[in-house]
Amino acid sequence: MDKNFWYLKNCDLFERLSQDQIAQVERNSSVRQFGRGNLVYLPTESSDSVFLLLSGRIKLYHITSEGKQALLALIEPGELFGELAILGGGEREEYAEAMLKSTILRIPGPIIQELMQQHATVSLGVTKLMGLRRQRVEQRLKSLLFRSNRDRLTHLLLELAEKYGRFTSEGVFIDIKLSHQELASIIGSTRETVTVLLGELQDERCIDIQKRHVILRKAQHLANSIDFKLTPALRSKPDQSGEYLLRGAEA
Amino acid sequence: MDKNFWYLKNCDLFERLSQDQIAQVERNSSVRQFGRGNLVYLPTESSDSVFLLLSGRIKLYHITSEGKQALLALIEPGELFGELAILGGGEREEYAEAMLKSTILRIPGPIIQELMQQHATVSLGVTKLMGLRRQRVEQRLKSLLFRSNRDRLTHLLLELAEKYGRFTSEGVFIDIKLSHQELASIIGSTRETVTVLLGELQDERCIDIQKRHVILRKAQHLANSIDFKLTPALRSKPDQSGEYLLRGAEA
DNA sequence: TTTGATCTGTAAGCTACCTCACAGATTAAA
DNA sequence: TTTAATCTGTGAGGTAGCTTACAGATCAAA
Repeated sequence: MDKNFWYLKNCDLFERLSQDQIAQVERNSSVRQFGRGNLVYLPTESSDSVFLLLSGRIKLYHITSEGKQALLALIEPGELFGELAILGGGEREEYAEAMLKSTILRIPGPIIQELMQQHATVSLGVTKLMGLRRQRVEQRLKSLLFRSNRDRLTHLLLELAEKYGRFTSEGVFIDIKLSHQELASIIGSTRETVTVLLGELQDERCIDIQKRHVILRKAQHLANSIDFKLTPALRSKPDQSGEYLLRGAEA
Repeated sequence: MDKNFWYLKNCDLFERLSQDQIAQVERNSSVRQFGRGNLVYLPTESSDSVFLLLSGRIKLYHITSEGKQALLALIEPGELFGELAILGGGEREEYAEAMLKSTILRIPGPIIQELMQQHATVSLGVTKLMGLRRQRVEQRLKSLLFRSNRDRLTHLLLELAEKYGRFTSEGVFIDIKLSHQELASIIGSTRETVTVLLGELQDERCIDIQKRHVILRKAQHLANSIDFKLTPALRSKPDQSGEYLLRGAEA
């Protein structure tokens, strides 16, 4: 098969497709590059395509009326985004911005729709994708309602650990660089508050920060404090090699 | 066709099915009644079925570690719920409780899955359902991040107006009875705060409360204050007859 | 290496909101 | 109709977290 399009095979959603079908997606899709900080799309843009991230990292966010950024999701390679278009949707409602240099495959909505019609597995795959994302958002909603900023931040760090965590001798190293401002925009707080809270967590030896990376020293303890169900992977002792934990890739 | 199963025809998801297919769903499903306050399912229950609400009203909620109720969704007749089961899911994560006397059709997960395999429209329907719910949750997430309780409450009232609103000479009458406690559990606040805020809105002549029903007197004004896009239906003058607005039923 | 830009740390002051406490109003049950 | 249960209204007191303001650190570009 065409070596340029290995990524379609790599994506869960498409791996079961035939050569012909992959070829058809290829023919109608286009690859583009985006530098750090570039916008892939913005709100009010009409949504006639879906995107597949091939490499890099994308953040989806919303800007509130007071100009604050509300971070909705982080997209990793192999994940689909902008999938509202599949529902024949109208306008997009958020910004999609490259956090790193990224390459993206743009797939026209009708192509996906046709595939869904023909291939039950694709259809089911998309449904699962939607369902999982919804579960995730609902999870986040619950973690925001009634909780203090400290607990929200703790919750967030644990989620990040599950997605980007890697064991080291010192604890779970979270392999993604997010500024305090970005963390705040996820939990709905302010930059200053996040700075203070991270300071507190450090004083309590729950976490450690090195070169702007967070390391969880007492993951289990943090999880207990907010009634968070730690995945088995994170429960194990930090005596493993430096292997990455399973990422929560969904697409 | 069997008159007992008119409701399957009434549900968007199934209306396109053939007689045979409907009959098959019938055979494998069961109808049950629930009184006000009864639980349809609870968390940790394994989820092997999907539910279709035939009449009544269901609320889905989560209980936080401190025992507070976080309301996740209100389900109206014709809507599907507990649809996590479709994803072959594990345990349920929330409570489903009847707010009114309700009748419910319980459909085994495998039956739905089979239908999705065979019928592209069902598959697409479920995908849309998931997508719409996700959009709704995301919307709610945005409305919670960074906003004051007053703005959250305003936002909530406008959403309720879109779903349960009916025009009267005095404004948009919201035809659902929710206690202050319930309102609080949706916006993540306390009962007392909601009481006070509703009082303020009344003093400002933005709303009116009669027999524990809210009436929006200045829907447009409220919408402007929080940058909410009012649907055309709610924008029109309150000079119509007492017709219900279109409900946001989705299933 | 210098410069500018973007991050991080800290602190004072203020206010929205939570907690607790109680009283009166409504609704449901007996 | 009486009684019990559940809602609604209000107020005092405390605090988490926002705002504003500034200084030093770290990073990217030239």
